[in-house]
Amino acid sequence: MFEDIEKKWQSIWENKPREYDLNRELLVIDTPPPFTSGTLHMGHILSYSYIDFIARYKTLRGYQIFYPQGWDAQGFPTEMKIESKYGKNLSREEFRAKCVEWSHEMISKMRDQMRRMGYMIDWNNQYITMLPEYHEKVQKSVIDMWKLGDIYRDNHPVLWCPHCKSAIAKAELEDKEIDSILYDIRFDNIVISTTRPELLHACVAVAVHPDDQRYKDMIGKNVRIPLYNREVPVIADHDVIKDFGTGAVMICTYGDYQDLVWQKRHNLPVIEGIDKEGKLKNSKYDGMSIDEARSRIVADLRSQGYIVSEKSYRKIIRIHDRCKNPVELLYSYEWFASLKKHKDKLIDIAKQIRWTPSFGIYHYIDWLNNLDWDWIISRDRVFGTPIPFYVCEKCNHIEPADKLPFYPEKADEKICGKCGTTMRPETKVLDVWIDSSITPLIISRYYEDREFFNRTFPNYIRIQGVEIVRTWALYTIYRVWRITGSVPWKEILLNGNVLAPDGRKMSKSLGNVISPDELLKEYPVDALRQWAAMSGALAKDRPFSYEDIKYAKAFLIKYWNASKYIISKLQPISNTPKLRKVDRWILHRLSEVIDRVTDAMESYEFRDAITTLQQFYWNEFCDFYLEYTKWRFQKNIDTEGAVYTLKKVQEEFSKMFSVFAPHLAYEVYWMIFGREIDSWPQFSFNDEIAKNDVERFNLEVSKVRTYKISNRMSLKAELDRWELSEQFDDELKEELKNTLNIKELV
RNA sequence: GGGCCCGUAGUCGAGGGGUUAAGACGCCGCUCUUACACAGCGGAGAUCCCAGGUUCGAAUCCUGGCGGGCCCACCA
Repeated sequence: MFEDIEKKWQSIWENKPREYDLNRELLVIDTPPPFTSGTLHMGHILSYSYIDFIARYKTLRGYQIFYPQGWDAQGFPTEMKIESKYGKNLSREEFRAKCVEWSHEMISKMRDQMRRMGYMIDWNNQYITMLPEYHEKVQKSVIDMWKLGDIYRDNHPVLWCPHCKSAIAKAELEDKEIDSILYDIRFDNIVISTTRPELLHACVAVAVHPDDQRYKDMIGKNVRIPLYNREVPVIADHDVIKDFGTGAVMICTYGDYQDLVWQKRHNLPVIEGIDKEGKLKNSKYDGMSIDEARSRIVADLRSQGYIVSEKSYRKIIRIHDRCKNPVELLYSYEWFASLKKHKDKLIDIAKQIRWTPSFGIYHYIDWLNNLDWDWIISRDRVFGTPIPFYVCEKCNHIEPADKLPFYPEKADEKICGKCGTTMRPETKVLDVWIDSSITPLIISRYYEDREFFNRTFPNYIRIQGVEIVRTWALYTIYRVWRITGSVPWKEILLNGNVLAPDGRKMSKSLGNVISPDELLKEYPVDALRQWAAMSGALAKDRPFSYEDIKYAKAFLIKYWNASKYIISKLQPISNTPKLRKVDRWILHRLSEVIDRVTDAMESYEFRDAITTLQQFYWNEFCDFYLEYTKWRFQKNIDTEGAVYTLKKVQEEFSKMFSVFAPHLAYEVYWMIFGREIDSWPQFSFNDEIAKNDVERFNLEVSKVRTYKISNRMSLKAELDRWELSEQFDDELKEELKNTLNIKELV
């Protein structure tokens, strides 16, 4: 039953023509373009459902919504897939073509999943980051920023896997605990501790803690590196752990991430100690592998008496998640975007945006305040947007590409305007966050249609996960602000993550992954959507709850059955039906519920909205009101008021419920009213007296029910006499007698 | 170590300075009552993490613990 209804309405929604009236306000939703993995996970369902709730709510409120969908296609995981499928021997162009082909397949799978969720996405307005038209806009945006002085090239360490001979991202790191040896090595009159003696030749300083009495007098002096007889300064830094080893550390470029921090902080020189093959360079041991060099240098130090002590030591190192080999930090030329110098301004800009929940902005501010250096925007990959510049190898001059989209393998020749040398087209590609950090400009057509842009920018809202505030939100605010001088959107809404029912992260290795496709075998789409609404506060993680989705499904069945009852009682009525007190009570409550749900929707409190709706409908409307109408139809007394009220509640409730459960709500509404839902409730009804009296009365009804149950009577069994615990008017007394089959009230 | 979030019945969770602290799941009874047994009705079950403080009054606000989560950093 559910499946037929779902398919019917999805096809109706999809085939609806989308036309936009640019003379009216157009609310633009900047939705996350998912990475094209081929499958949506529960986090996607949560986020996209939130987006759809907003889109449907605003549409019913009479707004025009512009709700496109994008796809974040480029990236390392796709490259790995293609590499494992076709090997490493494809040309750049062939390789990229395979990636594109594969991504298109994944997109079509994911699009089907989204359609199945009933999302009212405008499928005529999609963007895909891997397409040439998208590349062109990204490249334009980067050149725009270069013209503003925000793009530059500089030497910078990158994470490098010597085994795979590739730069890798932080996200590809894994930790591994290994047995290592902590060596204490004498440098003149100071003894340093290190696990990486092979990097001795790349030592640029020795650091101690500023409060460490042992070394107080050494700070500012020079010490001599054993074997190399080169002098380096002793410096003070708070990050040095006094209690670790000897409390003195050699800073090498680069043994680990901390070295990098120190090198930057103290402006130390850089000595490249290891090459891209994982072999030593600039040393007495050049050409040796790291492990070989380590044992040789230790032997040499030992024989010359420089090693003071050796202790075995468990150490955590970074390894590449694919090949499990240790990762090194290597120095290389990279491209940067100037983020740091705009820090204060970026904080000001972010404060102009309404953040929901409000604490979300702290993730942003905190990250900006802790930035160590600018945003590295270059990657040594193939499946990415090429960096649209030429580089002069001779004088380091940079010039932007003239023809876009720019691809280095097809690039025209260019002569350096400074020194006349032939320039090299850059072969690195851009960080994928560069692609996705201009989505507001893409969907508002900044580079193609300024009129459309002016009408749709800033966008109404961005919805995204809280865990990528420091990347996606920050980079978007930064880039869009630099290019347009404005905030990208008026609001940003943050959702949390979906954990496994056991409260842990969902992961394949833990075997606790719940997939939307599996759930949809057992639960209707509208139940899954309700789950999303029920699943808790914004920007907080919450375990997936089978209780919630079970309840959601039961609620749909309840709604369906109540609708059947209502439909069976429909009959033509006059314009002025006589309303009994119970009618006025439920209409008053309906009016209150509309107010509360409206408020909840305005503040994106979806949980409050859906639970208010569910509790009102089930616990008040079905459990009490519906029962009060039955005797009236049987005895044909005041049926018009009952029909009017049943229809009214069903009408307004269905409108609100359709935001969360559109398929069933539209079907029910259609069955009763013969048309589609097209507005948010306007209904208002006030009768405090009826409300107070009937709520009191409902308690009396419960008492009678309790009495019957505890006396093992059926609820419809006749009761000769019932002693009222309070006074009620004649109309309510009649209600009680008839609803619970009581002969006499005293 | 830094930032943020959170600690409410067996479980999940609303709420949030003032009558009996929602609701769901689970549990225990009773009922196939013509919308619904994927139901109805009823019941049991909470020192609202701990300790101070503010207050006439705190589960709710403040401070400090303890515990959990997320993100970030991390011992050379």
